[in-house]
Amino acid sequence: MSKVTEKYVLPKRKGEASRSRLLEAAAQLFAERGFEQTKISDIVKAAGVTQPSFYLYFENKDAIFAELSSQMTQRLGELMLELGQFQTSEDLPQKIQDNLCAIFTLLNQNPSLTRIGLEHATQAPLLFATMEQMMVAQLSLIKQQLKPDLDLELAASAMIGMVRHFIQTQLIPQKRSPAELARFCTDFQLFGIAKLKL
Amino acid sequence: MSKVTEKYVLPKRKGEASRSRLLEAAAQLFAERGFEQTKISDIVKAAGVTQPSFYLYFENKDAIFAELSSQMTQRLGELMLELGQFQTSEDLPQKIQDNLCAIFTLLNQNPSLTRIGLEHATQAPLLFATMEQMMVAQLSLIKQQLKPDLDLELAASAMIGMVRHFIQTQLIPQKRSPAELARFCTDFQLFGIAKLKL
Amino acid sequence: MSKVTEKYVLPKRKGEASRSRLLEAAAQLFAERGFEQTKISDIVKAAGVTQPSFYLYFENKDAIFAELSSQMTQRLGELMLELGQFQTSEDLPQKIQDNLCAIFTLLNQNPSLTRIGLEHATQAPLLFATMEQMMVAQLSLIKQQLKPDLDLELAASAMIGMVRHFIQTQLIPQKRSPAELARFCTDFQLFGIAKLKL
Amino acid sequence: MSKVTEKYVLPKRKGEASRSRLLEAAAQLFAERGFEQTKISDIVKAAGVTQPSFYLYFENKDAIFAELSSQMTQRLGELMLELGQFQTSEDLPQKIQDNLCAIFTLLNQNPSLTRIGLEHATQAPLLFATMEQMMVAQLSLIKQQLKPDLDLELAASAMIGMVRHFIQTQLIPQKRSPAELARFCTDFQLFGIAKLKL
DNA sequence: AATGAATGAGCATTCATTCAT
DNA sequence: GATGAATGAATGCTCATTCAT
Repeated sequence: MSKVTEKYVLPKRKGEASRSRLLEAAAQLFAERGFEQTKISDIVKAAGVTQPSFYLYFENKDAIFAELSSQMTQRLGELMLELGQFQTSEDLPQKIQDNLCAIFTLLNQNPSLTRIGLEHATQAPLLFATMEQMMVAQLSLIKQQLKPDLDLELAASAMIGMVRHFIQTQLIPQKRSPAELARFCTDFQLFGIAKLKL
Repeated sequence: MSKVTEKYVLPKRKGEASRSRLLEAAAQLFAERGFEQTKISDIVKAAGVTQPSFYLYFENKDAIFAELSSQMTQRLGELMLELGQFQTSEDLPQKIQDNLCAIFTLLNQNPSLTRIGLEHATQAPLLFATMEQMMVAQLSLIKQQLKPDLDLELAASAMIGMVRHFIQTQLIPQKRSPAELARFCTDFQLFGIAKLKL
Repeated sequence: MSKVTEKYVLPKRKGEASRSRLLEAAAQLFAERGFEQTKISDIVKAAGVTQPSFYLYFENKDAIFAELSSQMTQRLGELMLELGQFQTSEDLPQKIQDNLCAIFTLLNQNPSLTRIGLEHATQAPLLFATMEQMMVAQLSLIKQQLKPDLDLELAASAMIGMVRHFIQTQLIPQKRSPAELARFCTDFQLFGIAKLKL
Repeated sequence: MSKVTEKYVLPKRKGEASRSRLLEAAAQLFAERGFEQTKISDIVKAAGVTQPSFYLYFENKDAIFAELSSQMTQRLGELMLELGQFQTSEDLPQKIQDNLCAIFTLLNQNPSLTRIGLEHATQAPLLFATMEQMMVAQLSLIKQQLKPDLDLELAASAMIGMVRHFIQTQLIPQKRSPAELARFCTDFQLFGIAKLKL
């Protein structure tokens, strides 16, 4: 029945479109309300499809949540690998700031996904733990530029905590820009808030 | 029949005991699993009472959760008032460290309550926001001892984030003691991690 | 331990007082809300006794309701026997009116009991049926003073229906007095509302 | 594929059928036992569907009861409007009789609905009150054909009470036909039961 | 005579998930 | 690819009733 003159159909099949709409709707709802409070019926309503259609694309509620959770986590993981490692020779503060800025920028791109991954996902604590370990490794590399008696583990943990809190209270509510946050973080971490070092 | 020497029994009636057991059981379960995942049937099973008994002591599931949430929040609020305000004349670092130590110590007393209040309670974000405002006020008082261009809001936020993360990842898992954490926090916040300020 | 000087106790034992208070409270609540909507906890609260005390005086919820239901039904039955039967010789309209007035007066004495017996009691339909049968018997006695083709059963039913509705909508809300209602009923039943019989 | 000659199938989808069965089952059960005594589990059992299916069609127990209550009330209200008003010129007794017959006939069509609306619905008293007011208005129009000292309010109340009682004790148990009841009512109301007016 | 405490049995409602079409 | 209809399995909560004191 389709004639040649008919506009050659969307590259994304109709099914793909439905799947995307479901993901989008779910992302927003999960971010706003969390996993338990989000009902499948809400998701499909927001996506404009019927309930059984949901199961055409996702095995169950867990599956779609897992897919969303991992989206962000994965990108973040990739980014962290890209960022490479500190080198003694480099301009340390600038490097740290650049890295943080890249991370904040990434997370800023999809706030819903960020909230899901960092606030609601069960593996969030694991993610932070992993990041802390990476951070410890990084700090070890530049140990001689740090205070001699510094507890690296606590330092890493403190930095992650700070960043995490900034994401939730500054970045997601769009109060501050990635660059601004990155700059502040770097300075705070390296030199603290006191006027003079006595 | 009762002899003078007999230790006068606990005035706690049997009902009070049941209520306490319910609170304890609920605290642990809410802390471990969160609100939705904790079923009343679990709570009463853990407390060793029947389901209708629950409703003898609490209006509903929300009520017992609210009671637990506020227990910690309230104590924390009271403590913060007690701690008073920074004074220019004092030994600043010591004062900060003492305050933090008091807070960590309090939260360390009942980990379940702490988790509920800080991780699961809906008002947790509000609590942190309030703490940030108090912190901004404190910092203003000692502004001349801080870096001239310091963004007080971000500084407060960073400090709260750090403390919050320490509570979850160091204090509750009993990895570090309140004193240790307080000392580290103080030093980190005031002077950062870099060896020298160039 | 009780001394002679002690005031010799209330003629009604304390227990009797509690029982009465329970009956009173129950009467009012049953009348207002009906059987199902009235909780034992409401009754005891209104009566100022504890829940187990209720079971000291009544076997269960059904029992107290039955007692209240029968109170009114019984008195009504006794009255109807007293009123005796129509006699041809008497002044018929006056006799009917007197009887009705006696009934309305009795029911007017305890509105709660009346409502329970007539609106909420399960046997209410039976009560009305019995009254209808008695009424048919009465009417038979004065058959020659009635229209020749009158359907006695329907006539009795109509009269009971009228009386019943008056009790609910006029007597209990205290809109009209027993005497007024009795007079109207009599006239209406005997002669209808039309100006002339053509 | 469908041929023109094929009778175009009932537009009633399967869901509509379930909904109807639920309504029917509920109507009967509510009529027999009243609201409280009727459990959703009874309704669905009688309708041959599962419990969650109930909530596919009705928000809750109240909703289905309200729907049933209003069905009858609404039809009755419409009928009463249709019946129009008494006119002096008409054959009054006949007109009254016709109107009553129409009402009895309507109510006779669905006894369950009638019982629900008149016996169990909370608004039943209101319904009767409304009908009484309408009746007072009607009687006012033909005042000159009535006894001069007639209390219109009581007369209307008496008539409604009679009709109401007939519905419950004669019509619903199918003891008398609508026509029979209408005829009796008319005669009774207009002229009473006495042989002669003295 | 009275009560603090407790409970068995039940009920309305919800939600993720599936089947037949 | 899509859907109208249906459901198994819970879950929070209520209420009449009883036990031990």
